Amino acid sequence: MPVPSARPSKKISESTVRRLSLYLRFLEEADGNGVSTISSDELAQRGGTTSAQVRKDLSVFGSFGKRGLGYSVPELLEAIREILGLGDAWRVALIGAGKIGAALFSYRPFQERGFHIHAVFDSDPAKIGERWGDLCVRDDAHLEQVLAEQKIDIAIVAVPGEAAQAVVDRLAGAGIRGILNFAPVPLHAPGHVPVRNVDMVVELEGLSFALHNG
Amino acid sequence: MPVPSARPSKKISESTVRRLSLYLRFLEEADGNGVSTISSDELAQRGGTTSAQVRKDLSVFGSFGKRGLGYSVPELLEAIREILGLGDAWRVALIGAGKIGAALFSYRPFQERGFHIHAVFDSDPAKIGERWGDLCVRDDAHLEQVLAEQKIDIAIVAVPGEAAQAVVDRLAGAGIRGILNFAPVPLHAPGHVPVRNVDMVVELEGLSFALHNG
DNA sequence: GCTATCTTGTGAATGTTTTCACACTCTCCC
DNA sequence: GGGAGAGTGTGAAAACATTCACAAGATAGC
Repeated sequence: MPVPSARPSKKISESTVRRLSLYLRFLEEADGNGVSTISSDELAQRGGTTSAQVRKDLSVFGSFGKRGLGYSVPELLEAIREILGLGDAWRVALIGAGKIGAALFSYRPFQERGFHIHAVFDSDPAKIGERWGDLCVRDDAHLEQVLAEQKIDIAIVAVPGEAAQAVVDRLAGAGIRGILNFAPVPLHAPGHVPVRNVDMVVELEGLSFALHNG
Repeated sequence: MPVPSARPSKKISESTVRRLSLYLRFLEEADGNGVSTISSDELAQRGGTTSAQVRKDLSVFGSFGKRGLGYSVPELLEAIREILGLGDAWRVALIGAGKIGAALFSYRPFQERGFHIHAVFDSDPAKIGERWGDLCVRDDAHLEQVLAEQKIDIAIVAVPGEAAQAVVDRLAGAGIRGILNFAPVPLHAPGHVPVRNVDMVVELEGLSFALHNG
Protein backbone atom coordinates (compact mmCIF):
# COMPACT_ATOMS: atom_id res chain seq x y z
CA MET A 1 0.00 0.00 0.00
CA PRO A 2 2.04 2.92 -1.26
CA VAL A 3 1.97 6.13 0.62
CA PRO A 4 1.68 9.28 -1.47
CA SER A 5 5.16 10.21 -2.50
CA ALA A 6 6.67 12.39 -5.15
CA ARG A 7 9.92 10.40 -5.29
CA PRO A 8 9.19 6.86 -6.31
CA SER A 9 12.23 4.69 -6.73
CA LYS A 10 11.32 2.93 -9.93
CA LYS A 11 11.62 4.50 -13.31
CA ILE A 12 8.76 6.61 -14.57
CA SER A 13 7.95 6.50 -18.23
CA GLU A 14 7.98 9.63 -20.28
CA SER A 15 4.43 9.08 -21.44
CA THR A 16 3.23 8.95 -17.85
CA VAL A 17 4.81 12.31 -17.16
CA ARG A 18 3.31 13.77 -20.31
CA ARG A 19 -0.13 12.65 -19.24
CA LEU A 20 0.30 14.00 -15.72
CA SER A 21 0.90 17.34 -17.30
CA LEU A 22 -2.41 17.07 -19.13
CA TYR A 23 -4.27 15.91 -16.04
CA LEU A 24 -2.89 18.90 -14.22
CA ARG A 25 -4.31 21.26 -16.77
CA PHE A 26 -7.72 19.75 -16.59
CA LEU A 27 -7.61 19.84 -12.82
CA GLU A 28 -6.74 23.52 -12.89
CA GLU A 29 -9.70 24.13 -15.10
CA ALA A 30 -12.01 22.05 -12.94
CA ASP A 31 -10.75 23.81 -9.85
CA GLY A 32 -11.41 27.16 -11.47
CA ASN A 33 -14.97 26.03 -12.11
CA GLY A 34 -15.41 25.11 -8.47
CA VAL A 35 -15.51 21.36 -9.10
CA SER A 36 -14.26 19.68 -5.95
CA THR A 37 -14.20 16.02 -6.91
CA ILE A 38 -13.35 14.19 -10.10
CA SER A 39 -13.23 10.58 -11.26
CA SER A 40 -10.51 8.86 -13.22
CA ASP A 41 -13.04 8.49 -15.99
CA GLU A 42 -13.65 12.22 -16.32
CA LEU A 43 -9.94 12.88 -16.28
CA ALA A 44 -9.47 10.22 -18.92
CA GLN A 45 -12.05 11.48 -21.36
CA ARG A 46 -10.58 14.91 -21.26
CA GLY A 47 -7.06 13.72 -21.82
CA GLY A 48 -8.04 11.26 -24.53
CA THR A 49 -7.11 8.15 -22.59
CA THR A 50 -8.78 5.54 -20.39
CA SER A 51 -9.69 5.55 -16.74
CA ALA A 52 -7.43 2.56 -16.11
CA GLN A 53 -4.56 4.50 -17.59
CA VAL A 54 -5.22 7.46 -15.35
CA ARG A 55 -5.31 5.28 -12.28
CA LYS A 56 -2.15 3.45 -13.27
CA ASP A 57 -0.36 6.71 -13.92
CA LEU A 58 -1.29 8.07 -10.52
CA SER A 59 -0.68 4.80 -8.70
CA VAL A 60 3.01 5.06 -9.55
CA PHE A 61 3.22 7.98 -7.16
CA GLY A 62 0.81 6.90 -4.48
CA SER A 63 -2.84 6.64 -3.57
CA PHE A 64 -4.63 9.88 -4.13
CA GLY A 65 -8.26 8.87 -4.56
CA LYS A 66 -11.11 7.67 -2.43
CA ARG A 67 -12.82 4.49 -3.56
CA GLY A 68 -16.38 5.03 -4.64
CA LEU A 69 -15.84 8.76 -4.76
CA GLY A 70 -12.95 9.80 -6.97
CA TYR A 71 -10.20 12.33 -6.45
CA SER A 72 -10.31 15.60 -4.54
CA VAL A 73 -9.51 18.21 -7.17
CA PRO A 74 -7.43 20.53 -4.96
CA GLU A 75 -5.53 17.66 -3.40
CA LEU A 76 -4.69 15.95 -6.68
CA LEU A 77 -3.81 19.30 -8.19
CA GLU A 78 -1.32 19.94 -5.44
CA ALA A 79 0.06 16.42 -5.58
CA ILE A 80 0.71 16.57 -9.33
CA ARG A 81 2.26 20.02 -9.03
CA GLU A 82 4.66 18.63 -6.50
CA ILE A 83 5.39 15.53 -8.57
CA LEU A 84 6.17 17.62 -11.61
CA GLY A 85 8.40 19.94 -9.62
CA LEU A 86 6.24 22.98 -10.16
CA GLY A 87 6.38 24.03 -6.54
CA ASP A 88 8.90 26.79 -7.11
CA ALA A 89 9.48 28.99 -10.11
CA TRP A 90 12.11 27.86 -12.57
CA ARG A 91 14.72 30.32 -13.81
CA VAL A 92 14.89 30.18 -17.58
CA ALA A 93 17.10 31.71 -20.26
CA LEU A 94 16.11 32.10 -23.88
CA ILE A 95 18.81 31.60 -26.49
CA GLY A 96 17.84 33.11 -29.80
CA ALA A 97 15.90 36.33 -30.18
CA GLY A 98 14.30 35.64 -33.53
CA LYS A 99 10.60 35.29 -34.24
CA ILE A 100 10.28 32.05 -32.37
CA GLY A 101 12.20 33.41 -29.43
CA ALA A 102 9.93 36.43 -29.36
CA ALA A 103 6.82 34.26 -29.40
CA LEU A 104 8.13 32.13 -26.54
CA PHE A 105 9.23 35.15 -24.56
CA SER A 106 5.68 36.36 -24.22
CA TYR A 107 4.02 32.97 -24.15
CA ARG A 108 1.55 33.18 -21.31
CA PRO A 109 1.28 29.49 -20.49
CA PHE A 110 4.98 29.42 -19.59
CA GLN A 111 4.68 32.37 -17.27
CA GLU A 112 1.50 31.07 -15.66
CA ARG A 113 3.23 27.83 -14.72
CA GLY A 114 6.22 29.44 -13.11
CA PHE A 115 8.75 29.32 -15.92
CA HIS A 116 10.29 32.79 -15.77
CA ILE A 117 12.67 34.07 -18.40
CA HIS A 118 15.52 36.02 -16.82
CA ALA A 119 17.85 36.41 -19.78
CA VAL A 120 17.67 36.56 -23.57
CA PHE A 121 20.65 36.02 -25.86
CA ASP A 122 21.41 36.44 -29.51
CA SER A 123 24.51 36.59 -31.64
CA ASP A 124 23.14 39.12 -34.14
CA PRO A 125 24.53 42.62 -33.41
CA ALA A 126 21.32 44.09 -34.77
CA LYS A 127 19.35 42.35 -32.04
CA ILE A 128 21.76 42.77 -29.15
CA GLY A 129 20.64 45.63 -26.95
CA GLU A 130 16.98 45.48 -27.98
CA ARG A 131 14.67 45.99 -25.05
CA TRP A 132 12.34 43.05 -24.42
CA GLY A 133 9.99 43.74 -21.53
CA ASP A 134 12.30 44.54 -18.65
CA LEU A 135 15.22 42.65 -20.17
CA CYS A 136 17.81 43.52 -22.77
CA VAL A 137 18.85 41.07 -25.46
CA ARG A 138 22.42 40.19 -24.55
CA ASP A 139 25.40 39.25 -26.63
CA ASP A 140 25.73 35.51 -26.45
CA ALA A 141 29.43 35.99 -25.87
CA HIS A 142 28.39 36.58 -22.27
CA LEU A 143 26.29 33.43 -22.08
CA GLU A 144 28.34 31.59 -19.46
CA GLN A 145 28.74 34.63 -17.25
CA VAL A 146 25.08 35.63 -17.24
CA LEU A 147 23.89 32.06 -16.77
CA ALA A 148 25.89 31.87 -13.57
CA GLU A 149 24.96 35.35 -12.34
CA GLN A 150 21.29 34.74 -12.92
CA LYS A 151 21.38 31.18 -11.56
CA ILE A 152 19.60 29.89 -14.64
CA ASP A 153 18.18 26.35 -14.44
CA ILE A 154 16.71 25.78 -17.87
CA ALA A 155 17.66 27.07 -21.33
CA ILE A 156 15.21 27.33 -24.18
CA VAL A 157 17.11 27.01 -27.43
CA ALA A 158 15.46 28.85 -30.31
CA VAL A 159 18.30 29.28 -32.76
CA PRO A 160 18.61 27.94 -36.32
CA GLY A 161 19.40 24.25 -36.61
CA GLU A 162 22.97 24.88 -37.77
CA ALA A 163 23.82 26.81 -34.62
CA ALA A 164 22.01 24.64 -32.11
CA GLN A 165 24.59 22.00 -31.26
CA ALA A 166 27.28 24.60 -30.58
CA VAL A 167 24.92 26.44 -28.26
CA VAL A 168 24.10 23.25 -26.43
CA ASP A 169 27.78 22.45 -25.95
CA ARG A 170 28.30 25.85 -24.38
CA LEU A 171 25.21 25.54 -22.21
CA ALA A 172 26.32 22.14 -20.97
CA GLY A 173 29.78 23.51 -20.27
CA ALA A 174 28.26 26.36 -18.31
CA GLY A 175 26.40 23.92 -16.08
CA ILE A 176 22.87 24.30 -17.35
CA ARG A 177 20.48 21.82 -15.75
CA GLY A 178 18.02 21.19 -18.59
CA ILE A 179 17.36 22.20 -22.17
CA LEU A 180 14.20 22.72 -24.18
CA ASN A 181 15.14 22.63 -27.83
CA PHE A 182 13.11 24.15 -30.64
CA ALA A 183 15.73 23.70 -33.34
CA PRO A 184 14.86 20.93 -35.77
CA VAL A 185 17.91 18.80 -35.00
CA PRO A 186 18.46 16.07 -32.44
CA LEU A 187 20.91 17.45 -29.92
CA HIS A 188 23.63 15.69 -28.05
CA ALA A 189 24.13 16.74 -24.43
CA PRO A 190 25.86 15.06 -21.50
CA GLY A 191 23.75 12.35 -19.91
CA HIS A 192 22.99 14.35 -16.80
CA VAL A 193 21.44 17.21 -18.76
CA PRO A 194 17.92 16.30 -19.86
CA VAL A 195 16.93 17.61 -23.27
CA ARG A 196 13.40 17.87 -24.57
CA ASN A 197 12.79 18.50 -28.21
CA VAL A 198 9.90 20.38 -29.69
CA ASP A 199 10.27 19.47 -33.31
CA MET A 200 7.58 21.12 -35.36
CA VAL A 201 8.86 19.70 -38.63
CA VAL A 202 8.69 16.14 -37.33
CA GLU A 203 5.09 16.70 -36.32
CA LEU A 204 4.13 18.20 -39.63
CA GLU A 205 5.83 15.41 -41.52
CA GLY A 206 4.01 12.92 -39.33
CA LEU A 207 0.79 14.52 -40.47
CA SER A 208 1.96 14.35 -44.05
CA PHE A 209 2.62 10.64 -43.61
CA ALA A 210 -0.81 10.05 -42.12
CA LEU A 211 -2.52 11.88 -44.98
CA HIS A 212 -0.44 10.25 -47.66
CA ASN A 213 -1.05 6.73 -46.33
CA GLY A 214 -4.79 6.27 -46.16
CA MET B 1 11.53 -10.66 -49.19
CA PRO B 2 9.67 -7.37 -49.18
CA VAL B 3 9.93 -5.18 -52.18
CA PRO B 4 10.42 -1.47 -51.54
CA SER B 5 7.00 -0.03 -51.08
CA ALA B 6 5.61 3.13 -49.58
CA ARG B 7 2.26 1.55 -48.70
CA PRO B 8 2.79 -1.30 -46.31
CA SER B 9 -0.36 -2.95 -45.09
CA LYS B 10 0.47 -3.28 -41.43
CA LYS B 11 0.25 -0.48 -38.97
CA ILE B 12 3.24 1.80 -38.64
CA SER B 13 4.08 3.15 -35.23
CA GLU B 14 4.23 6.83 -34.62
CA SER B 15 7.75 6.61 -33.28
CA THR B 16 8.92 4.97 -36.46
CA VAL B 17 7.51 7.85 -38.51
CA ARG B 18 9.11 10.38 -36.19
CA ARG B 19 12.47 8.75 -36.64
CA LEU B 20 12.10 8.58 -40.40
CA SER B 21 11.71 12.30 -40.32
CA LEU B 22 15.00 12.62 -38.49
CA TYR B 23 16.79 10.21 -40.81
CA LEU B 24 15.54 12.27 -43.72
CA ARG B 25 17.12 15.39 -42.33
CA PHE B 26 20.44 13.78 -41.81
CA LEU B 27 20.31 12.31 -45.29
CA GLU B 28 19.63 15.76 -46.74
CA GLU B 29 22.64 17.05 -44.91
CA ALA B 30 24.83 14.15 -46.00
CA ASP B 31 23.64 14.56 -49.57
CA GLY B 32 24.49 18.24 -49.44
CA ASN B 33 27.98 17.30 -48.32
CA GLY B 34 28.36 14.95 -51.26
CA VAL B 35 28.25 11.78 -49.17
CA SER B 36 26.91 9.02 -51.39
CA THR B 37 26.65 6.08 -49.03
CA ILE B 38 25.73 5.76 -45.38
CA SER B 39 25.40 2.96 -42.84
CA SER B 40 22.59 2.32 -40.39
CA ASP B 41 25.11 2.98 -37.67
CA GLU B 42 25.94 6.47 -38.86
CA LEU B 43 22.28 7.26 -39.25
CA ALA B 44 21.66 5.95 -35.76
CA GLN B 45 24.34 7.94 -34.01
CA ARG B 46 23.07 11.12 -35.52
CA GLY B 47 19.47 10.43 -34.60
CA GLY B 48 20.32 9.26 -31.10
CA THR B 49 19.21 5.68 -31.60
CA THR B 50 20.71 2.32 -32.52
CA SER B 51 21.60 0.78 -35.84
CA ALA B 52 19.17 -2.08 -35.24
CA GLN B 53 16.42 0.43 -34.72
CA VAL B 54 17.24 2.19 -37.97
CA ARG B 55 17.19 -1.07 -39.91
CA LYS B 56 13.93 -2.17 -38.32
CA ASP B 57 12.34 1.17 -39.10
CA LEU B 58 13.33 0.97 -42.71
CA SER B 59 12.53 -2.72 -43.06
CA VAL B 60 8.87 -1.96 -42.47
CA PHE B 61 8.80 -0.25 -45.84
CA GLY B 62 11.16 -2.45 -47.80
CA SER B 63 14.77 -3.26 -48.44
CA PHE B 64 16.73 -0.16 -49.24
CA GLY B 65 20.29 -1.08 -48.36
CA LYS B 66 23.05 -3.20 -49.77
CA ARG B 67 24.58 -5.74 -47.40
CA GLY B 68 28.17 -4.99 -46.61
CA LEU B 69 27.86 -1.51 -48.02
CA GLY B 70 25.05 0.49 -46.46
CA TYR B 71 22.44 2.75 -48.02
CA SER B 72 22.73 4.94 -51.07
CA VAL B 73 22.09 8.44 -49.76
CA PRO B 74 20.13 9.77 -52.74
CA GLU B 75 18.05 6.61 -53.04
CA LEU B 76 17.14 6.42 -49.38
CA LEU B 77 16.46 10.14 -49.37
CA GLU B 78 14.00 9.75 -52.20
CA ALA B 79 12.42 6.67 -50.64
CA ILE B 80 11.82 8.36 -47.29
CA ARG B 81 10.46 11.47 -48.98
CA GLU B 82 7.96 9.31 -50.79
CA ILE B 83 7.07 7.34 -47.64
CA LEU B 84 6.42 10.53 -45.72
CA GLY B 85 4.31 11.95 -48.51
CA LEU B 86 6.63 14.84 -49.20
CA GLY B 87 6.52 14.37 -52.95
CA ASP B 88 4.14 17.25 -53.55
CA ALA B 89 3.70 20.49 -51.68
CA TRP B 90 1.02 20.57 -49.00
CA ARG B 91 -1.44 23.46 -48.90
CA VAL B 92 -1.59 24.84 -45.38
CA ALA B 93 -3.70 27.41 -43.55
CA LEU B 94 -2.66 29.16 -40.38
CA ILE B 95 -5.36 29.87 -37.82
CA GLY B 96 -4.29 32.53 -35.36
CA ALA B 97 -2.20 35.54 -36.28
CA GLY B 98 -0.60 36.16 -32.91
CA LYS B 99 3.08 35.95 -32.09
CA ILE B 100 3.22 32.19 -32.51
CA GLY B 101 1.34 32.37 -35.76
CA ALA B 102 3.77 35.00 -37.00
CA ALA B 103 6.75 32.87 -36.07
CA LEU B 104 5.31 29.85 -37.84
CA PHE B 105 4.35 31.88 -40.88
CA SER B 106 7.95 32.70 -41.64
CA TYR B 107 9.44 29.46 -40.34
CA ARG B 108 11.91 28.42 -43.01
CA PRO B 109 11.98 24.70 -42.27
CA PHE B 110 8.27 24.46 -43.11
CA GLN B 111 8.70 26.23 -46.43
CA GLU B 112 11.79 24.24 -47.34
CA ARG B 113 9.91 20.98 -46.92
CA GLY B 114 6.98 21.95 -49.06
CA PHE B 115 4.47 23.10 -46.48
CA HIS B 116 3.12 26.29 -48.02
CA ILE B 117 0.82 28.61 -46.16
CA HIS B 118 -1.94 29.92 -48.41
CA ALA B 119 -4.21 31.56 -45.87
CA VAL B 120 -4.00 33.20 -42.45
CA PHE B 121 -6.99 33.77 -40.19
CA ASP B 122 -7.70 35.63 -37.00
CA SER B 123 -10.76 36.77 -35.15
CA ASP B 124 -9.28 40.03 -33.87
CA PRO B 125 -10.49 43.02 -35.94
CA ALA B 126 -7.18 44.73 -35.24
CA LYS B 127 -5.33 41.95 -37.03
CA ILE B 128 -7.73 41.31 -39.88
CA GLY B 129 -6.49 43.01 -43.02
CA GLU B 130 -2.84 43.09 -41.96
CA ARG B 131 -0.54 42.28 -44.82
CA TRP B 132 1.65 39.22 -44.21
CA GLY B 133 4.00 38.58 -47.11
CA ASP B 134 1.71 38.28 -50.09
CA LEU B 135 -1.28 37.30 -47.98
CA CYS B 136 -3.81 39.27 -45.96
CA VAL B 137 -4.94 38.14 -42.54
CA ARG B 138 -8.56 37.14 -43.07
CA ASP B 139 -11.56 37.25 -40.81
CA ASP B 140 -12.09 33.77 -39.50
CA ALA B 141 -15.76 34.16 -40.26
CA HIS B 142 -14.71 33.21 -43.80
CA LEU B 143 -12.78 30.15 -42.69
CA GLU B 144 -14.95 27.51 -44.38
CA GLN B 145 -15.21 29.43 -47.62
CA VAL B 146 -11.50 30.18 -47.98
CA LEU B 147 -10.48 26.65 -46.98
CA ALA B 148 -12.53 25.31 -49.86
CA GLU B 149 -11.44 27.96 -52.37
CA GLN B 150 -7.80 27.45 -51.54
CA LYS B 151 -8.07 23.66 -51.38
CA ILE B 152 -6.33 23.62 -48.02
CA ASP B 153 -5.09 20.24 -46.78
CA ILE B 154 -3.64 21.03 -43.38
CA ALA B 155 -4.48 23.62 -40.74
CA ILE B 156 -2.00 24.88 -38.19
CA VAL B 157 -3.88 25.97 -35.10
CA ALA B 158 -2.12 28.72 -33.18
CA VAL B 159 -4.94 30.22 -31.13
CA PRO B 160 -5.26 30.42 -27.35
CA GLY B 161 -6.24 27.20 -25.60
CA GLU B 162 -9.75 28.40 -24.85
CA ALA B 163 -10.53 28.96 -28.52
CA ALA B 164 -8.85 25.88 -29.91
CA GLN B 165 -11.59 23.26 -29.68
CA ALA B 166 -14.15 25.50 -31.38
CA VAL B 167 -11.72 26.16 -34.21
CA VAL B 168 -11.06 22.45 -34.61
CA ASP B 169 -14.78 21.71 -34.78
CA ARG B 170 -15.16 24.21 -37.58
CA LEU B 171 -12.11 22.92 -39.41
CA ALA B 172 -13.38 19.38 -39.20
CA GLY B 173 -16.78 20.49 -40.42
CA ALA B 174 -15.15 22.27 -43.34
CA GLY B 175 -13.43 19.05 -44.38
CA ILE B 176 -9.86 19.74 -43.35
CA ARG B 177 -7.61 16.73 -43.81
CA GLY B 178 -5.16 17.16 -40.91
CA ILE B 179 -4.43 19.47 -38.02
CA LEU B 180 -1.22 20.60 -36.34
CA ASN B 181 -2.13 22.00 -32.97
CA PHE B 182 -0.01 24.43 -30.95
CA ALA B 183 -2.62 25.20 -28.33
CA PRO B 184 -1.88 23.58 -24.98
CA VAL B 185 -5.03 21.48 -24.88
CA PRO B 186 -5.73 17.98 -26.13
CA LEU B 187 -8.15 18.38 -29.02
CA HIS B 188 -10.97 16.13 -30.09
CA ALA B 189 -11.43 15.68 -33.81
CA PRO B 190 -13.27 13.07 -35.86
CA GLY B 191 -11.30 9.85 -36.23
CA HIS B 192 -10.47 10.40 -39.86
CA VAL B 193 -8.77 13.75 -39.20
CA PRO B 194 -5.30 13.19 -37.79
CA VAL B 195 -4.23 15.70 -35.16
CA ARG B 196 -0.67 16.28 -34.04
CA ASN B 197 0.00 18.27 -30.94
CA VAL B 198 2.99 20.45 -30.28
CA ASP B 199 2.61 21.04 -26.61
CA MET B 200 5.40 23.23 -25.37
CA VAL B 201 4.09 23.29 -21.81
CA VAL B 202 4.07 19.50 -21.58
CA GLU B 203 7.69 19.44 -22.71
CA LEU B 204 8.76 22.09 -20.26
CA GLU B 205 6.95 20.37 -17.42
CA GLY B 206 8.61 17.11 -18.43
CA LEU B 207 11.92 18.88 -18.00
CA SER B 208 10.80 20.22 -14.64
CA PHE B 209 9.95 16.68 -13.58
CA ALA B 210 13.31 15.37 -14.68
CA LEU B 211 15.17 18.10 -12.78
CA HIS B 212 13.05 17.78 -9.67
CA ASN B 213 13.45 14.00 -9.49
CA GLY B 214 17.12 13.25 -9.41
C1' DG C 1 -26.32 -1.43 10.60
C1' DC C 2 -27.28 -3.33 6.27
C1' DT C 3 -27.57 -3.08 1.32
C1' DA C 4 -26.82 -1.07 -3.06
C1' DT C 5 -23.86 1.63 -5.66
C1' DC C 6 -19.86 3.77 -7.00
C1' DT C 7 -15.03 4.07 -8.16
C1' DT C 8 -10.37 3.23 -6.74
C1' DG C 9 -5.99 0.45 -6.77
C1' DT C 10 -3.71 -3.32 -8.74
C1' DG C 11 -2.18 -8.07 -10.28
C1' DA C 12 -2.44 -10.53 -14.52
C1' DA C 13 -3.03 -10.61 -19.47
C1' DT C 14 -2.28 -8.58 -23.60
C1' DG C 15 -0.15 -5.73 -26.94
C1' DT C 16 3.62 -3.01 -28.66
C1' DT C 17 8.40 -1.43 -29.24
C1' DT C 18 13.15 -2.10 -28.76
C1' DT C 19 17.16 -4.86 -28.56
C1' DC C 20 19.81 -8.92 -29.62
C1' DA C 21 22.25 -11.92 -32.44
C1' DC C 22 23.33 -14.06 -36.53
C1' DA C 23 22.66 -15.86 -41.31
C1' DC C 24 23.25 -13.86 -45.47
C1' DT C 25 24.94 -10.82 -49.26
C1' DC C 26 27.90 -7.75 -51.29
C1' DT C 27 32.65 -5.81 -52.19
C1' DC C 28 37.42 -5.73 -52.36
C1' DC C 29 41.80 -7.64 -52.75
C1' DC C 30 45.05 -10.99 -53.61
C1' DG D 1 37.91 -17.39 -57.77
C1' DG D 2 38.25 -17.74 -52.90
C1' DG D 3 38.72 -15.60 -48.41
C1' DA D 4 38.23 -11.57 -45.34
C1' DG D 5 35.59 -7.77 -43.93
C1' DA D 6 31.61 -4.97 -43.65
C1' DG D 7 26.91 -4.13 -42.81
C1' DT D 8 22.03 -5.40 -43.98
C1' DG D 9 17.56 -7.81 -42.94
C1' DT D 10 15.06 -10.32 -39.65
C1' DG D 11 13.28 -13.88 -36.43
C1' DA D 12 13.38 -14.46 -31.49
C1' DA D 13 13.90 -12.48 -26.91
C1' DA D 14 13.47 -8.90 -23.75
C1' DA D 15 11.66 -4.72 -22.14
C1' DC D 16 8.06 -1.70 -21.78
C1' DA D 17 3.21 0.12 -21.92
C1' DT D 18 -1.69 -0.49 -21.93
C1' DT D 19 -5.92 -2.75 -20.97
C1' DC D 20 -8.67 -5.92 -18.40
C1' DA D 21 -11.15 -7.37 -14.62
C1' DC D 22 -12.13 -7.62 -10.01
C1' DA D 23 -11.51 -7.33 -4.86
C1' DA D 24 -11.95 -3.94 -1.62
C1' DG D 25 -12.97 0.71 0.46
C1' DA D 26 -16.06 4.47 0.65
C1' DT D 27 -20.71 6.62 0.67
C1' DA D 28 -25.71 7.16 0.85
C1' DG D 29 -30.28 5.81 1.77
C1' DC D 30 -33.22 3.44 4.48
